[in-house]
Amino acid sequence: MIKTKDATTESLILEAANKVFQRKGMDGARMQVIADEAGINKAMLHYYFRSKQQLFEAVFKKTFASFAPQIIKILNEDSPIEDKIRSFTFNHISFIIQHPYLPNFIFQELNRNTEFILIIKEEIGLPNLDKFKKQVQKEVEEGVLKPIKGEQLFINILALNIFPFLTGPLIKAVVDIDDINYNKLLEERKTEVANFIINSIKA
Amino acid sequence: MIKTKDATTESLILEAANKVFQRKGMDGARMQVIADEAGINKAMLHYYFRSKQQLFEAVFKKTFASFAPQIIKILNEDSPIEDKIRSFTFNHISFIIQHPYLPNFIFQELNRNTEFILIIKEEIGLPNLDKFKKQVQKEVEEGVLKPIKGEQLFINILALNIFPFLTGPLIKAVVDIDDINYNKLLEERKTEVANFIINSIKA
DNA sequence: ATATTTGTTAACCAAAGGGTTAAACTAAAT
DNA sequence: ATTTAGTTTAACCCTTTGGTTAACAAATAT
Repeated sequence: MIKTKDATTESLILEAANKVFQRKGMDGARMQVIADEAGINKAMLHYYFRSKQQLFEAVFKKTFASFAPQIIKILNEDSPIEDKIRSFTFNHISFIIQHPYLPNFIFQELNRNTEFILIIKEEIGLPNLDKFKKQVQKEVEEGVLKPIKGEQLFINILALNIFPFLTGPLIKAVVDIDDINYNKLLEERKTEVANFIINSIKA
Repeated sequence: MIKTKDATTESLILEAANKVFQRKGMDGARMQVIADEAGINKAMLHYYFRSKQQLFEAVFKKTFASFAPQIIKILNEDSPIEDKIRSFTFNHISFIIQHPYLPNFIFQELNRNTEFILIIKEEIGLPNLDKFKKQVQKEVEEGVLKPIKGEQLFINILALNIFPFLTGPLIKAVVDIDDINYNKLLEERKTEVANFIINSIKA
């Protein structure tokens, strides 16, 4: 990592908090640890963000905002489903490879605090599936795709992209490979997943 | 010590702890809450399980042991891959529908404490992929299946089965459906997922 | 230059939470 | 009836932890 000389205290805190929250979760994170990680006094956390809860929400929203547009993008492009899936899975998996803790962080906390999704919904906005669903339906009717519901296809795409990152330790243990080979497996998935999906749905 | 003598208190604790740990995770769970849930004194938790850590491990191991055999089964049957996938996805998804908090619990804690998987490995045992991989390779060579690696197929199967349960709140919000319709969607997946996979890999 | 606002620190506080203890209760064994 | 071993409870302990305060420094305005 490159140190930004003009790093403000606030951004130092956000970076540190992000690091700690992603690894430990809301409950496991300690304010002192975040302060240490940022190299500042613990009171500063409360000076900039009144409470742990508010600091957490700031981090979470920022994190989610970096994640959601990737998903929204696929839904609003005008290319055929097949192209959409290829570019989406490639970009999505590439992105997650660079932020491996992100999916776990997001899902863990969404599960912990279900009202949180409502805040996200109004403050950041969630992807809208309508266009994607219509497009799938149209291509099914045209005979380009085998029958499948847009919702199910969407879930399948996300599942295949994200799942291996949520379960790294377990998969590594079961498949019995080291980090290097696991990363190779993930690299492969950038194209493998698209092939898998398209094989399945192409008429 | 005879187990059957007074299983009530111990099993009350385990049940209560299971409930609380699954919803709150290790860090979020409170011993007092577990005690209240079990309707007993907090000191009893320490009397039966010395510490929170040990109580947690007892619960986790028990939970994992109820989960792993489902996965191990698929790998050691002798039926063709296609049959195996159909019966596995159906049973697996049916099982998870009845234990919806289970996947989140397991993955959350495996991610929190990576050494834990080693304990599991030696005390309960993990599924072995070798047989499954060989079978996939054989069917690919015979031209029954399109080329795919056993590891990737295995990951895909688990991903499609488990993912919707890990991300319920988010998916519900994005797809914009209520619980009843989400459950219908999950029901559909008992057969949909197998079709999706088999469409993809069948030569 | 001086006042005022903003940023930072060390020391402190109260509550929470995991864990302990000693006494009391129960039921079986002697 | 008394002992004994196992079980249960209320009260307590002590460390951790989120949060506060008051004094101090640095920057900004007057």
